[in-house]
Amino acid sequence: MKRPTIADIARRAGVSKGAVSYALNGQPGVSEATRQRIVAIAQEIGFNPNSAARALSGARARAVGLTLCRPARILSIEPFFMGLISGFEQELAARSYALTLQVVATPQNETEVYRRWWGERRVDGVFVTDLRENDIRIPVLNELQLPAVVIGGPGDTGNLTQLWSDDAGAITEAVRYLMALGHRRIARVGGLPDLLHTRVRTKAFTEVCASLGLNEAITVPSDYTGEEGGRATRRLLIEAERPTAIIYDNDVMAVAGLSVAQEMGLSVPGDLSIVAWDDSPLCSLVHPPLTALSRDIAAYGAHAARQLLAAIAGEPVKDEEEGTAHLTPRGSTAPPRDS
Amino acid sequence: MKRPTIADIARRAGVSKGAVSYALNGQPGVSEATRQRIVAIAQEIGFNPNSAARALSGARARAVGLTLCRPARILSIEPFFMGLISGFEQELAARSYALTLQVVATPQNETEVYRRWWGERRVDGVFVTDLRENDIRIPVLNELQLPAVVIGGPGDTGNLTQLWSDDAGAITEAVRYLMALGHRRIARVGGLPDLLHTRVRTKAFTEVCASLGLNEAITVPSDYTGEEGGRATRRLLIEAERPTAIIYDNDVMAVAGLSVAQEMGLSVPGDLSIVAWDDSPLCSLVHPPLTALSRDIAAYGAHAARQLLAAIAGEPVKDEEEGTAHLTPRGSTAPPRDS
DNA sequence: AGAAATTACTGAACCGGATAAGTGACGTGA
DNA sequence: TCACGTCACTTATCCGGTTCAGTAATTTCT
Repeated sequence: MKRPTIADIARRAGVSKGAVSYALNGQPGVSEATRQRIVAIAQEIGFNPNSAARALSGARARAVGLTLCRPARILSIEPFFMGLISGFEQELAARSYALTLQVVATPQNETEVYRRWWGERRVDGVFVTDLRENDIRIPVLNELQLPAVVIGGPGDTGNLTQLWSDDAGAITEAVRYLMALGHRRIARVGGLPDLLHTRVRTKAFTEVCASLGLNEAITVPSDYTGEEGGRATRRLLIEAERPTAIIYDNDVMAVAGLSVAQEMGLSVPGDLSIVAWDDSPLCSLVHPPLTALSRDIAAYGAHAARQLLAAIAGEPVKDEEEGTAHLTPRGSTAPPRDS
Repeated sequence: MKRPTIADIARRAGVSKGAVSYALNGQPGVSEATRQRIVAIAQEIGFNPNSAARALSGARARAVGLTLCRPARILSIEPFFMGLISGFEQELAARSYALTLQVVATPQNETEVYRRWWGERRVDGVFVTDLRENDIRIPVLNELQLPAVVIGGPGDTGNLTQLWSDDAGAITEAVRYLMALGHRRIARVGGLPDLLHTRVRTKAFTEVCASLGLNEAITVPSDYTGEEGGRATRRLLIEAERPTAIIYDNDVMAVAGLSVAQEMGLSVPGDLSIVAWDDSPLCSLVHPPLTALSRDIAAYGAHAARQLLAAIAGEPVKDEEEGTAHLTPRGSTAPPRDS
């Protein structure tokens, strides 16, 4: 089947290609009557502008890119990314921007993908997640002058727009809540230690615990997987002075931690309170349902998409902080039994 | 920063644009010496062909599309799609095809996206998931002659290539296993009843139970969400003659079912055995870990991607069946206590 | 040795839009 | 009434590749 082009419309309307282009793009240069006639014909024959032709002349691909740098094993179960993608789509679909996805193995590969996308003019901008210290992707994006929104800072990103959430505020709320319940030995199972937002959380956790007079505030590093989260939990629970509450950096590790506690014969929340970071349906799924630091990840993604589209349009875009996650108490937190 | 084009290479190599194109695409028409010189220059200046220009002349966009028609709530937690996407990428990345993603609300919207993509020449082909009876997407794709691989049949898809997994074989194995353990009242919590593969499973479940002499083989329809899965479980467990084993159509509902059983004071697997369909890390995460019908979803996706790329290349592609899922026994299945 | 075939290119057209520059008709002000 | 400006278009060029037709030089065949 032949795709209709503006030449087809031009022929049927008895005008030139140029007139059709002006009419469909809302440019001046055609009368209102002609414009309506052309638009009607375009509608009728189901015209969609060829994105390649448009990209070639107009220099806009009308697509943005996202690289995912996590093993398939984690991606499949980690609800965060799909939530983020859903949020992106809300904004992108409305302006008929496409989202191009690429799963890669290493940050080094990510830079190669950025270079290729840029050379191919395949995307107008990219989302960058999992910001690290001295992230090698940042200088590449700055060099290419590829518009980008960096999610997961704040950090040093040169000209690139940033969006982050107030992780320090969230963890402070969680620790205060656990203290109010009577907990004194609070531990944390952290995400990948390289990631900047993990560092922010670790620093904030240590500081708030110190300021509240909690002697030990142990963070066990982990990698967001269930296996590692479970192992970290086991290590914490076999200590002589085991914690009475654990905060996990994501929901998957929290669920794994719950399972380890049950396996060791500890009751949750009686012997151990659990707080999960990010409140996916997973948290309400298990028994007991998990107290969680909730934030609207889709809204977070939508916010990032608005920033990226603005950056692509050449508008000035400020770095922003998304609101603080709030604590959603459920059955996994209670006063410690011995208090 | 200026992107290098073939004209730049041509100038530096002292040849014409055409020669560069032949050289870089492995076409005959240039000597081996010239080809190597041109390739070296392209490497040196970091040349990537502009995908828009290529698509415009060559009529290949070097991108394929996937539409996801599930609410964000489900997408975020359902590991199936991310597994599938990871599998797609293995094949696509190797041939530097891009994957374009679009989240939509209804199958009707999906057809609109297909039409737009086709008109825009944005993708060379699409993956279709969640095949339904009299699926409205099929005639549209056939009309547009857009290459496609349909995942989740088998069904009536005209010229479109299909890939499905042997769900009947898998469920037969699960039922036989539960019977061998001594279970006689086996129920099933199904996925969305509209989907063709759900029907295949329901039919096979009913038939195998009948052939093995199990009086009742109830399937409670559900929608893949944890909430609905939990509700369906509760409904089954308050019956006077409650089942001693339940098979769930996905892992999320199985986890929710486990949680409902625990909440009702039933022990798993003592009072209730649970089998999950699709073995994501979720299944090993909970306590007890869930017996599951395992299949390699990434391999399934990779297989589909190979089929789609072949279809795009114009090669004849046969409908195929991916191997049968196999049972991975874990802690959630055991002989029923009263037998 | 001369005709034919092959090799290694060049030049130009083409894909389908966007857009700058050009054109004729019409209205307007001095 | 004539120069000028504006409107509503048309024409032509460009974007960066692919590809076909053409050509000169070299090789092959009889």
